[in-house]
Amino acid sequence: ASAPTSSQELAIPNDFIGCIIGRQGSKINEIRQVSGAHIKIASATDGSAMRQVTITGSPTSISVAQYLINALEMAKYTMQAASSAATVDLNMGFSQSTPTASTAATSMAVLAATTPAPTTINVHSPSTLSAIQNPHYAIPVSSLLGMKSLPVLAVHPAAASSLTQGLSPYTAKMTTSGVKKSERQKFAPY
DNA sequence: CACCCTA
Repeated sequence: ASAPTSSQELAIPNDFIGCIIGRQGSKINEIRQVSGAHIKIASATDGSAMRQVTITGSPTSISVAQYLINALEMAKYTMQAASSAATVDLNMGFSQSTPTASTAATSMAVLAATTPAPTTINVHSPSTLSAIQNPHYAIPVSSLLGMKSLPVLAVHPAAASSLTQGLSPYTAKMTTSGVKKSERQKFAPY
């Protein structure tokens, strides 16, 4: 108990758990490594189409893990919304959640870009840790749900400018229709 | 579209 670890549990629908785990667990393992948190996904809950996910680690690790999971979840949610956009249109506020999703996905790339090694994300890299575990901002879980802009973006103005370039084609394509297949791969770079 | 990992 030398490390200030805590734990957080959240329920993920069965439809989303596949996206979060990824093929052969590639995505969840990536999340485990980049967040430094222990993530346990229980077997399918009988009766409720939910998988119990337990995240254990430092508060920061938990925040990062939850952020990544939320980003993937939101990406899938946006995709499903686009499928049934003919019925629900954008009145549910997806016009706001959509750019947030792209920001979240790109933030992962920012975290990855912070590491010197392009192949695998090294959690023990000092540069990565200083970026994630900066004591100046403790990421409250509540802000993750309301994700407006990630503090990381404020710390990396250069990265933010490159983000703007990457977001431009997104905004251009978000014309209520025509959002179907190729876009979702950009949402899930893992 | 599904992806099923690790304790």
